[in-house]
Amino acid sequence: MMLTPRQQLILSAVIEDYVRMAEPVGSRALAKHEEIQFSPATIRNEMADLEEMGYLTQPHTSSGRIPSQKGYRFYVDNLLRQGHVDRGAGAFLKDFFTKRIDEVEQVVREVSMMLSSLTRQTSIVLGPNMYTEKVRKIELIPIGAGRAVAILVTDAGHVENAHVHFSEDIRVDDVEAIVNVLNDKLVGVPISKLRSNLYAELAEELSRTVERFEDALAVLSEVCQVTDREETVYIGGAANVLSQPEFHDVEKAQSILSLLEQGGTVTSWFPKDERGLTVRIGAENSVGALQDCTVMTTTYSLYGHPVGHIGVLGPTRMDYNRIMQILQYTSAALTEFLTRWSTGI
Amino acid sequence: MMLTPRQQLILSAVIEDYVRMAEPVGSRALAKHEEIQFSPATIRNEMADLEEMGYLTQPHTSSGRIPSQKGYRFYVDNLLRQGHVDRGAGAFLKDFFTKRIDEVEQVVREVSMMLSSLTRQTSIVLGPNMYTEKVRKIELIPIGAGRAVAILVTDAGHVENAHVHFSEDIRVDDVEAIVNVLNDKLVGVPISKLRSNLYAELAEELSRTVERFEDALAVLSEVCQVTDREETVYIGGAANVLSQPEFHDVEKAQSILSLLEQGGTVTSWFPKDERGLTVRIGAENSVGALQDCTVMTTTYSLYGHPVGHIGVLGPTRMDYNRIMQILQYTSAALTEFLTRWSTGI
DNA sequence: TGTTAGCACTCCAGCTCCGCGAGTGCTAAG
DNA sequence: CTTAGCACTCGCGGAGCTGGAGTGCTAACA
Repeated sequence: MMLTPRQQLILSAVIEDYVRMAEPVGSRALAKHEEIQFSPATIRNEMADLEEMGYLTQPHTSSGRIPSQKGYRFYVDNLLRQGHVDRGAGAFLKDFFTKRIDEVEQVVREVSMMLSSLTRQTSIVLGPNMYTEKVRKIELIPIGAGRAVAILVTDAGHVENAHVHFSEDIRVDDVEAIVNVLNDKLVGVPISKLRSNLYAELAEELSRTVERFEDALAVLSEVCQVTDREETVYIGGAANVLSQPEFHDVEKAQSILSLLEQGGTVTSWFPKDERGLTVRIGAENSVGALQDCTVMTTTYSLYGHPVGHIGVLGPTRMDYNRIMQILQYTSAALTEFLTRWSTGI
Repeated sequence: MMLTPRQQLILSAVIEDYVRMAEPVGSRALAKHEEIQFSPATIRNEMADLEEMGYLTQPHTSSGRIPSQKGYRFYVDNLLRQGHVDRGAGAFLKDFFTKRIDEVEQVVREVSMMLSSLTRQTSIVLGPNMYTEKVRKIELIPIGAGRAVAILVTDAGHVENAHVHFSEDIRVDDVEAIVNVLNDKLVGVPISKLRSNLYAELAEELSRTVERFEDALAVLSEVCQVTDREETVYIGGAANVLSQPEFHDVEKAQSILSLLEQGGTVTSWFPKDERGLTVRIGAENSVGALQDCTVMTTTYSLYGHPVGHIGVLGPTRMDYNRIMQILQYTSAALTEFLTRWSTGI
């Protein structure tokens, strides 16, 4: 069941040609490759075998072969020659990451645009979550008429805010008391712990210290809900799907674009709890509309913990090698940027 | 040069049929309309006249007529019968706006999705700017290593933040002094005024009060830059362009989608300093890719000042009447929501 | 003078037909 | 095991044909 070296050679040649040309590859075209020293007839025989084993398919008798999903999978698992990003992309990436930007959100957004223009595919970037960051300060700023803004700042400098409603006649003392309790108890606590065990303890503390218990509770609950904020999703180059010949069929393109629009669902395309590079080919994506697509993803980290994802969506016929290199480079560079950023230069 | 009532009747019939069917309208089809009591031959004569005057065109001899840009313009200016939103949309909208949401950003985002699903076109919503709001409080929260987060809260409860770099050895006193000066001078000032005349005055004040002048200036400049933040752009239903028959041509669709992706440029499609409803048909849009599109926009307000825009992008063949009603209703409802929101319930 | 029926004409859309070329599988020889 | 040769297959694109929808024009009618 294992492929002979020659079969592997032919399989990767087919895939690489097909990725470039987007058209079925014939034996004659393959014979022109430098590394392939056999006659078309020999290649035909091998291709017939590869087809029988399920690595190639024929759109119709007497046309060239195209890789099947199984073929791509084998290629990604066994034949991909690791390497470095190609020259053009390398320069582009270096250039990109030496630009000095210091808002995280902006960097992430620009990474998404950069990835899409570099790969000419659609990029998906999940902004860094702040689960591992710690509460630095909580503020409560009244804005009149029984309303206030609760603000939470993390040690990395992220700011989240939420609106809180009070009873109309709450006293300034009470507001201060609430803030004090919250800061006493919560500063230094990782965001990921905010919700869980602390809630009960805090509620109890607040009930002792603060007169307006319900109001205090409102604040507490808003603050804790910050944890539940969804990761922000940035999608770059969605229009690129239309430039892929496989999506010239408007129906398909539309179903993919619609999917991309519902930012929420996109999150689920990324494997949870997996940090390395992941390649989902065709039906390996559980979502129906992605049957002809490959989603390649990886993570980026802060202090050794993965905090976000970057990924590229394209047709199964994508340049696996190149995109893989680009993703890995970007992941590393983004990790480095975040580290620099959160330690202050 | 003025159109006779009968010509107007026929023009609007052509437009309404064409909007519905997306196919050239012939004299026979028109003759079946209830309001039109003439024979196809008469209609043909009138249509020939309308074509000569430039309100209709023929894709080719011996096919039905389609409205020209001039035709649409006349229709929008003179023939549109004002009315109310249709039943389905009305119910939908009422339902939508009775949902209780209290984050402005969320409302705006949802309005964008709602508009696109209701009109089956692409919606564009510019989030409310805060120029008319006033500074409520400025905070400066150190997060270690010569860095701090500057936070600005407006009286309406908007929160903006920016990162600031300090000299490593700045003293806590200095930070406090800076914040005090800023709050003294800026609380109550409208955001729109932040930049202009105050900057010089403040710099002078800071130079007197604060030891670390450069640091203070850094904060001041960051805070003032909040003014320049671009309005957030929400785009809903971009995939809908693909369902319009006129954009089955992949090239066109792609150029429009690419445009939509660069959020920034979209801002310029909205007329500055105009508050009512605006309709830009075809070439009236300065952007090349929108030659076959109509962009219909209006504003929403807070305290009588327009603070944001909502709009719908579709093919010139769009249901002007319906979309206009929907936009006007939404604008009013959004204005009302904002008022309620910013006065607290 | 305005309206309408009738008719010849135009042109597109969709169909079939056909030939070309790219590519295959098989066979037999090296 | 490899390769040259050959007959065969099949999609693609162009040519030619047809039906139908729609027009403009003319002549008759109110």
